[in-house]
Amino acid sequence: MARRRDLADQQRRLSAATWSVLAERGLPGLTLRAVAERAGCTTGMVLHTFADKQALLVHARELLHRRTGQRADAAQAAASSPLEALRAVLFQAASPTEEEREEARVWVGFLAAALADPVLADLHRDYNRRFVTRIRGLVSAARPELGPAETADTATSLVALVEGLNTLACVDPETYGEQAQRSALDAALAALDTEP
Amino acid sequence: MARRRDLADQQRRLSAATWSVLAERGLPGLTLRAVAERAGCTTGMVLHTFADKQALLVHARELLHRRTGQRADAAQAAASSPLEALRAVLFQAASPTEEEREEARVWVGFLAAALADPVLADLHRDYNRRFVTRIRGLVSAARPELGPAETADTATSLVALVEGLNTLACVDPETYGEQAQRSALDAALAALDTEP
DNA sequence: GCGTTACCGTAACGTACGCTACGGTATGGG
DNA sequence: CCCATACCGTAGCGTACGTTACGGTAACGC
Repeated sequence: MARRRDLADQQRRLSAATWSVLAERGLPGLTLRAVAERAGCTTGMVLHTFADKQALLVHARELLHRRTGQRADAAQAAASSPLEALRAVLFQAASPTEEEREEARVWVGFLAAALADPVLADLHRDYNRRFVTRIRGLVSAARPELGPAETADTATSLVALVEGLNTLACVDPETYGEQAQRSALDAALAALDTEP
Repeated sequence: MARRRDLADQQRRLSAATWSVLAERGLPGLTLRAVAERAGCTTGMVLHTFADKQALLVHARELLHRRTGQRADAAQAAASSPLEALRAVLFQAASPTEEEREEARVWVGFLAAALADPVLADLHRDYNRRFVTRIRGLVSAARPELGPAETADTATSLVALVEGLNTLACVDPETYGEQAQRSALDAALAALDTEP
């Protein structure tokens, strides 16, 4: 035998470097060389940790999902009522501030990549459906009197609104800033009260 | 003197070829060689018509804007009332069917490219604001009793919802199909009636 | 009809990419 | 203490990209 490496730690460091590059240079700027430079190693080490570039992409996509999931968990846990939990999770997902907008840009990058890469498309679809499921649960908790169909429709609508805000804020944060996002979300949630 | 070319026609043909490639292979597959092959010429001719690749991209972006604008015009003109015009323009922009989804994928590609290219970012922002302005006018026509601030907020919210539906339908048309889009849009427009 | 000139196809250059083969090196077990 | 082996840096291969230089070619003015 010889020296054993901490493979999980390397994967973590490399996917963090991947994400850093992705946020800074966008998906076209994401090269093995750029990742290696950011991680302080060589492309040889990168390709010894991940089989190929796609494996690196998949791992980075999972990392993004974990980050957004953790942020959503935190927002949900800090809320004082089901409705506030729904509002907090949705608002945070719309990327109102610059910090979250970096994540949003990475998300957009992976979205565009998914259009040409079936593996990334499957992941993206899967993660998005989990988010819809989460929102459906929160809608159900906030408005238990709604029927299942109405709950599901409300959840997909709210997710669409939030992802739209997310997307538009990436390229026009002036028009879709924090205030615009909040008022859009408040209006949608107010309709939840009055509609039925 | 020597032979004169029809530069405008060449630009039209080339940007159509560009768009065709863009829809089929995505933005990473958009190369000068692919465009030339699709247009039935060589890369030399492409770069004699457009100064460089970015000029080609800008022209293709303008073409996409014209197409979506024309489709919106048609939907608006065919409607029988202001509210129906608003509904029709929004619904068509959400890319409910496969034909429109091709345009939506190109749109997503340009969105992602805008994150790394300031020129494309300016164009994207500008075109998007024109769409918001159009929707604001339609909201105002459908609900003239609303104040300017409420009209503006409603328009940005509706645009965000539609772009979210658009984006999500690209990667998960099963969840965000025609029915889901219609019910999401109808709910948002119904809130327009009951809210004030 | 002929020369001039605009036009565009050909070919190649420089660069950067993903990926791989190979050799040095450090670290574990005996 | 030393050898075997897992690890990874080095260097380079093949490819594809954007871009450019150059020469052939076809059309217009005279």
